[in-house]
Amino acid sequence: MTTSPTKKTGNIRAQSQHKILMAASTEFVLQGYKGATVQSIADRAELPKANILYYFKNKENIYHAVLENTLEMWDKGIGDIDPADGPKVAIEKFIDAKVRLSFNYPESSKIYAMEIIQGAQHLKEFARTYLRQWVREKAKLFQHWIDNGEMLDVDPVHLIFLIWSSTQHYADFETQILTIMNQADYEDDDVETVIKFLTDMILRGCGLK
Amino acid sequence: MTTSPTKKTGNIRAQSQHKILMAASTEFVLQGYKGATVQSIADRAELPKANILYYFKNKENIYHAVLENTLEMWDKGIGDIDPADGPKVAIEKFIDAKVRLSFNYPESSKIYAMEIIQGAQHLKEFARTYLRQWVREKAKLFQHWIDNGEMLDVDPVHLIFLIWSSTQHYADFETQILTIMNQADYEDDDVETVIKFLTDMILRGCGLK
DNA sequence: ATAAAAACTTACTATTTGGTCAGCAAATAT
DNA sequence: ATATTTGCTGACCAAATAGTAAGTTTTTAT
Repeated sequence: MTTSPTKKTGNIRAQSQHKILMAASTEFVLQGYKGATVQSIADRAELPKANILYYFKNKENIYHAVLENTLEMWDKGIGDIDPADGPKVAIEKFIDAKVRLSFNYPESSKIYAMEIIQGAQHLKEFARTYLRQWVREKAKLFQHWIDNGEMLDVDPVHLIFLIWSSTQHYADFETQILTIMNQADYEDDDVETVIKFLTDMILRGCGLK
Repeated sequence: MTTSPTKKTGNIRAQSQHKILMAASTEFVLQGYKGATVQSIADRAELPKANILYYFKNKENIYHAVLENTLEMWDKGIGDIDPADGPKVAIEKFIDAKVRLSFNYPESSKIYAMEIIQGAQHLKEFARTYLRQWVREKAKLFQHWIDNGEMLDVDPVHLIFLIWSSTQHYADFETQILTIMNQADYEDDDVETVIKFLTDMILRGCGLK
């Protein structure tokens, strides 16, 4: 009972911070930034309020940390589009990754969505630099394929918006979708159904089917 | 200088209430429900705070009124799908209406989106009854067309989700889209471009082009 | 002109909330 | 063993906020 297989120090810190960020994410989604109170985060994390403020100087810092998690998720989950794949496989992979991200981390998607809806106060910089760059790069790739006659002449930027919106919808509007479909939760099949539906529709839309 | 062409009574009331609801919509979008204070709504409406609470008993009532406006908009703007139109024209009209709604009343779309993201506390009933009914009805219509061989066999419910998500995206993610496209505001052309893009893509996706 | 109703305002209050602080407890290093 | 760092906590406070109460002014009806 001496040695534990986990790391030695900074462990409590890491665990507590993780617990807090999980609780905070949920609270921010359910109540919004202002509506989520430090106390409510503490209650959900099952820690005293003062303990929350011991690990994070203030509420805004918690929110920043949550946002960073979200962006990291986005970045990792989306992967990169491989030019060698060609348009069909590239779009297939892109949709697949995005749908799975939405179903696996709906809270991240929701927090991101709320932030953008409210004017992207904390993400202006991210959008202006990273995101704009990303879109331009990928759009150029699609444009090459279009010029090569490998796919129909559709606006690449709007194509990216279409894929983003249609995939994220299943995370952000989860509640509405489940209500309409009269389900309590998503099932494993749903992910595959959505991937197939969106892939088929969009590939045909691009003249790739 | 005696008679004014406007209605006689209840005019001040109507005007003030309208001013308040406009201001409140903006505040709710920018700050969320909890973040929007009665004072901030008052400031934006250029009325004293107590005047706001004279017309609306409390903050929640303001929010309810804003939500009702939003739902009314949705209902009117979307119109109805005419079975006589056939799938092609029906989808064209549907997309057209939805995109114009998004560009003309982005705030309504945003408030609706935030409400759903946060769990649809105030819209559960609306979704369970009206919306579910609406989707089933329209889905049945599409299914008829599919069974008749008038369009490809795509899941009608997911098709509706696709149209909703892709069109609303231009309202809800306005900030992000404008940043990426490096524009300050949408222009008239943008609406037409989006309508054409989405109509083309989705019609092709349904085998209607 | 006058009465009644609607519109508006000022001052106040109870509660909530983010954040601090001073001290205690446990873990870790020497 | 002892010192030091890290983790933890209860009590407290100033500011913000939703809502009220009690009045005044303006508009409308008669």
